[in-house]
Amino acid sequence: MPFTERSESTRTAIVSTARRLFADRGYQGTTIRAVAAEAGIDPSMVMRYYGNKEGLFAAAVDIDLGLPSAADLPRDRIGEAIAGHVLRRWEGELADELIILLLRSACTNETAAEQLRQVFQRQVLPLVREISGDAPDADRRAALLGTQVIGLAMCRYVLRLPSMVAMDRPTLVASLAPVLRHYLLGDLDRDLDGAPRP
Amino acid sequence: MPFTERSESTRTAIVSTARRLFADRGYQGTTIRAVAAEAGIDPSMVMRYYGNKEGLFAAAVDIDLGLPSAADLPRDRIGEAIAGHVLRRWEGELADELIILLLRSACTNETAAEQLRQVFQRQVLPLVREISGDAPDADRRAALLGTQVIGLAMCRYVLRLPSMVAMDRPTLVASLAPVLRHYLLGDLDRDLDGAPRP
DNA sequence: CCACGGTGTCAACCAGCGTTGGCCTACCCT
DNA sequence: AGGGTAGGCCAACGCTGGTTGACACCGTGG
Repeated sequence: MPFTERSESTRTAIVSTARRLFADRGYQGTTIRAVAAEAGIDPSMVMRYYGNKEGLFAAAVDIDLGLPSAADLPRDRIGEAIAGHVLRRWEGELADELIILLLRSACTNETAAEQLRQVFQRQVLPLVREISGDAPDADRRAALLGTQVIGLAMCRYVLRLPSMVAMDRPTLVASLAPVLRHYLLGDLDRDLDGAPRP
Repeated sequence: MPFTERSESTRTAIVSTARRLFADRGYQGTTIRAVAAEAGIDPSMVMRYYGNKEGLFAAAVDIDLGLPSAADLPRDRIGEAIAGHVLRRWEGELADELIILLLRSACTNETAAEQLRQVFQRQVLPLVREISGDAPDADRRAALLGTQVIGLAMCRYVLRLPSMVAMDRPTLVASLAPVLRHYLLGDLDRDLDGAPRP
């Protein structure tokens, strides 16, 4: 292997191992020593390349949800589209354990929590604004959508509630789609099953 | 202070401090030394009374959601009732930071995750079964309800998404009630805003 | 060929952690 | 009154983790 490329290869070995361990064990549960050991290199290399543990974490967690733009979403099946995208991103073809890692870590690590807030602010909120046609309650809609999606991730991937793990993907998409659609486009002051509020 | 009561008072001092710190910093982020220091006693007392850190955690996290029975819930406003109960339990009159603590800790601590699964299994699932009249899809309904409620807790109390923190309680109840009602009693294969699925 | 810069290793430091055992002290019981 | 017991504190151990610095290695460029 050429000399100049060796650095790059160990860099990626470190960061990809770090992603896995952070995802498995959270921020505090992951040790630099463990990352180095599993990557087959010395702990001091981690320090050299990433400065400190926070630096490694920041390098490992660089999230792009890869959300489509509003124009590419079928308006009449928007719930299915969002739910499908989300699940593809977590357990399907585009699977990226980074997002779950970030969620896990954000529970006990303020840096991670802030990073997650940024992801929401910069990627989710704009999309919801676009979808809802810059409705004045777009913030509220985005927040509600966030609760449902994050709750799904928590129950299925982090807590692994048996009832949640047992559901297959299509059923999940079908179950969540109406709610997501409701949060995005529905009448928030009306019942979801057709009956108007008293 | 009488001799025999002194023990009890430091016991409760320890465990209540532990609750707060665990809630703030998670399992690994909380140190016995810190608990002892904030409680104004010696770390070794914690060991004497609770054996070890796991024991302290178990003592600190003993959750009773205090869910009402199905008979006491108004069927036509079941969503509002559940949402209201949940929020009262977290930030209202019955506020109990233990639940949030457990949720936070469960992200990185398998013991806590298991405990949370038990809470779901033993307290949430039976109620949902009762409400849904032992419907065959009660598990699915309970799981979906779980995602929404846990997602709410995560976004509002753990991640503190600004859009979520900003909403007042009545608005929150009104926004969530239709979805909760839908998961409990609605037609899961039908859109929430009145339009039947194609 | 040989110095130089970047790659990698080794050993150690230092702080913080959970945990332990010994000790003092204050109370209760006889 | 006095001995036993339980509450409480102190100092220390062993360990692990992040971090550091010195040193060996290897290509490349002069």
